[in-house]
Amino acid sequence: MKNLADILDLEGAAGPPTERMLQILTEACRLFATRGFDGVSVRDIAQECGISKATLYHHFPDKDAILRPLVMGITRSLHQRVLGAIPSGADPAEKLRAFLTESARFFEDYRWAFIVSSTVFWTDPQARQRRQRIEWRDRHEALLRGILEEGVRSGAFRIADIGMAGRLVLGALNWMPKWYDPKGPLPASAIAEQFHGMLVAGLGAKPGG
Amino acid sequence: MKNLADILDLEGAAGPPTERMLQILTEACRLFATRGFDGVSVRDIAQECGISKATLYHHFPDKDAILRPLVMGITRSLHQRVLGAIPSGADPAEKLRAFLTESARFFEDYRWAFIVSSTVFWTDPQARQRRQRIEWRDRHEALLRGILEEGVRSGAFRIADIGMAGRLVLGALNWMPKWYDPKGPLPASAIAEQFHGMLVAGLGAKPGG
DNA sequence: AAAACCCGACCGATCGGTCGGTAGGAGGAG
DNA sequence: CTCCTCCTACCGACCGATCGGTCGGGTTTT
Repeated sequence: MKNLADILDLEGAAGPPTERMLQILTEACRLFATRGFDGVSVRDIAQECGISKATLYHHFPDKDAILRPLVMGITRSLHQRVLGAIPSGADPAEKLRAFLTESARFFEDYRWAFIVSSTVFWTDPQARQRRQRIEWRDRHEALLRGILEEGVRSGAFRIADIGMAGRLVLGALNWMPKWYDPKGPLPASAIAEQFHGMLVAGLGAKPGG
Repeated sequence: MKNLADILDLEGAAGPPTERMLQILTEACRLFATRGFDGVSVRDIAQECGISKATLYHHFPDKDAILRPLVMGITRSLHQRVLGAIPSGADPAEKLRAFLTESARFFEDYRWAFIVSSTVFWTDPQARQRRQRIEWRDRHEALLRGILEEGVRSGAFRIADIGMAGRLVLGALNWMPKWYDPKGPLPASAIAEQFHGMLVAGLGAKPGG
């Protein structure tokens, strides 16, 4: 797990987060990922950090303020990082590979936060910050669709429905947290590499193969 | 939504569930799916059913007893139904199509329960019933792997890693609940059909196409 | 001394769950 | 027919525990 501070979205924060704030966010993130937002009490988080609940509330105004930077930050950072990892001059298949492998690397670096973000997404009662998050997600999906469209135009891909193909790709990717074992033999990026191969070539044996 | 009673797993129940029990399970299922198990109080469920909380506890011993038949029933029924829908004599590609489309139809029939099952799966603290559910899930995954292996043997499929291919297929399928709109233009089975086409043929344009 | 950090104790609200008791239909006895 | 009993479904009120959040005051750092 890389440094969580790199991806947090502190919004109205005055400066960079303190050590204590980072500790709280890190522990809370892990707990939220394994037991869900409602399944974790503020007392649990404080205890895991070795501080009192009152102290936790000295650093964060309320429970939502712990969740927000995680979820918002992940959604934004994933898009920005994947966007930056796609080689501009490459052919579409190569771009798709970069999309998949960089997403996997990001997932590997920030696994807990990634899980929190994807599970909280649709159970979240907060409609206000929801819109902002959906904007980043839409931008991310548009990035993938752009790659696929470019492939269709260049003749590299043959796709009937771009949106459907995008959902296929994202489904395979977003389902990874449910079964991926960080102690397993393959790093996430290698798995994404395999996914890329199967997605582009298909599972069916070609006549010319 | 088909009749929920067809898929419930009542375990030690004396007879078929009463109307009231079905109502409670149906309303609870919808609430669990939209707000999560911990996000729904027993009072919420009772109110949605137009009864008092005490009455709800007359029909169910505790909150877990409402969740259990839903989650266990879905996991078991999905496998049994998909298993029964796969034509024994057909070629592997056709079997894979049946696997995908029947899964989609099941999801369409029992959408809320399907969502509850997939979200609760890994946040569930109950280890006892967890094992039984995992057995059904493993059986389901083995069914898919069997189809893929048969395809590789017959030469219909060319797959490097069966397990990885299975996760690719299940990922695309299990991610559907997150974006599928029942009021949308396409039924879930048609979407599964498209997925099947893309998965087998691949997104890349063939040389001979 | 000022500011940042920390804590024990407490708050009202809500949680899952229990209690004693009621309304009403079924059924047997007189 | 009436009377009594039993049973199921139902409810208002309540329980201890825990929830998110607050408060006044203590300690440490600058």
